[in-house]
Amino acid sequence: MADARTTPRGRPGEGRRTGGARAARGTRQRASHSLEAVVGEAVALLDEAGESALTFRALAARLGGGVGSIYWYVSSKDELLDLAGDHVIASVLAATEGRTGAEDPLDDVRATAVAFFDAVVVRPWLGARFLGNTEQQPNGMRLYERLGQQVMRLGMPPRQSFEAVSAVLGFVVGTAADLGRQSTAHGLDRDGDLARHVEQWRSLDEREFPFVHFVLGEFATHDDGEQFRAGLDLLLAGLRLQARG
Amino acid sequence: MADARTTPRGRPGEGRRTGGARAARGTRQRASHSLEAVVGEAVALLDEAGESALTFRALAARLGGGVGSIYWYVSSKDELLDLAGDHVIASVLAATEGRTGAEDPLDDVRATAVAFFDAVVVRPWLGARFLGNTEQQPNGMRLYERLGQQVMRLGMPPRQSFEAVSAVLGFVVGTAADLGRQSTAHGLDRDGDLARHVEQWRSLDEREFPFVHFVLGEFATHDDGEQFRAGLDLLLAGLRLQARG
DNA sequence: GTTCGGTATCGAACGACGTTCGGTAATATA
DNA sequence: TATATTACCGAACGTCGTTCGATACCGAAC
Repeated sequence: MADARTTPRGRPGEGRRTGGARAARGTRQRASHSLEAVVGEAVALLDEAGESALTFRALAARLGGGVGSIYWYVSSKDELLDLAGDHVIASVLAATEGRTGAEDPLDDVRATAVAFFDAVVVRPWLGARFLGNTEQQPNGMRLYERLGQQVMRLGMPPRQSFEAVSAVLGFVVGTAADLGRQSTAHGLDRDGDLARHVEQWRSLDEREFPFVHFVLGEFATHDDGEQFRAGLDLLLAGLRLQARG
Repeated sequence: MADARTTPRGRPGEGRRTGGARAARGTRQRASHSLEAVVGEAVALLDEAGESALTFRALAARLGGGVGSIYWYVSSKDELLDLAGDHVIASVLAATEGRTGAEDPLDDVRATAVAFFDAVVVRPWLGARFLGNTEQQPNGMRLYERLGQQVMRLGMPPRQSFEAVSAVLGFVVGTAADLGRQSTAHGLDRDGDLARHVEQWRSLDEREFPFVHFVLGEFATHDDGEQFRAGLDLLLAGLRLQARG
């Protein structure tokens, strides 16, 4: 019934200063923000302490202002998270710009996919949030388009091209979100966490779980990035096969 | 510092009745639950009205009891969601049991993957939650094992087998979570939502977004399930290639 | 039949959260 | 100087997950 995602009430003027020089005359001092400052601090808060740390009160304190002020730039927490996600994607996009143009289109696809994966895997909040939202945000669309342009070079019909890009993007986001949760979920005790996990696997009955024991050694020594790239290569190999056939 | 996921304080006796006959004598009536009832109603609540509808108060009302009682069976909302997820996976596992044994192992992998996808895509709450948690819950492990046993039949070394299963599971969960959000996010206006989405794509500049326009028609008429299966087939094709080489 | 300890339930209360709203200062416009 | 617009502020509201002491139920022990 009620429509989610209402439009914001207002937006700040464009020429606003970021917050440097402000004259405190006689009365209480006021902070001055900007949309970039709000989103930037939100991302910093998320990266430093995880999704649960992003609170309007905490963010306001960081900006040196009041809670209510944030609502002038953003209409809800949902929108703030969207903007934060889009902000990160924009930086990934900018960092990898102009690096396309290898003779093999799939090499370009791989490079973009890996860059995006690396950005998401260290940001659990991004992965969880971006599922299903990728194609609704401006920079998400740019990412989609960039992958698509490389796939177009394979010369497949629209349907197959569409499915290919969706598959790659789904795999990247999904796997990154998957692995991101495990690695940096609650702190930095990656090794201890993994060791405990391995122990749990080892304790499973070998007759009932033959496969788990078959790959136990690999699991204990695996690297998230390698695991991702191996899966991506499987997908790209299938894609190449289809492009030829 | 503080360890997440503490152990529950207590667990109910096994032989408890589900709640049928209870004699109200002179005083106020008391409800009697059971772990299965709690988890079952939680799943029902999630399926009917989405993740935001699962509230301890709403759940208590549904069970005809008080808020505090739920904590006798479950130590936190996080654990409740884990149990709910595991409960659904168990039913998928049961529904597809014994259907393995095709001559082609990859056909078995595909069948299991599709069944799991279908269960997740209609449950946005499951997809978002299961990222990174799949391998930490009993039935998640069973699912992992079942896929693994089929992959083992391909005769690849442990490392490749491990990577293959992780890739397939990552793709399934990721894509399902991805597509699940779009489809049933806020109601049943799937068509209207898609149409609005298509319009948004069409409004993008054709010179800047050639690929988007190239696949616009496919996007407008696409089916989530087909899209998933197409991507899965790409992945499995790559896997077959690797198994042979 | 009374006592007693484990089992199971209850709801008031707490603190944190997202969000709203009336108000106020600063700035631009006239 | 008067007025409108822009930007900001923080108390207050309602909801949420969670805690806690109180209370009932029950079979076993005495």
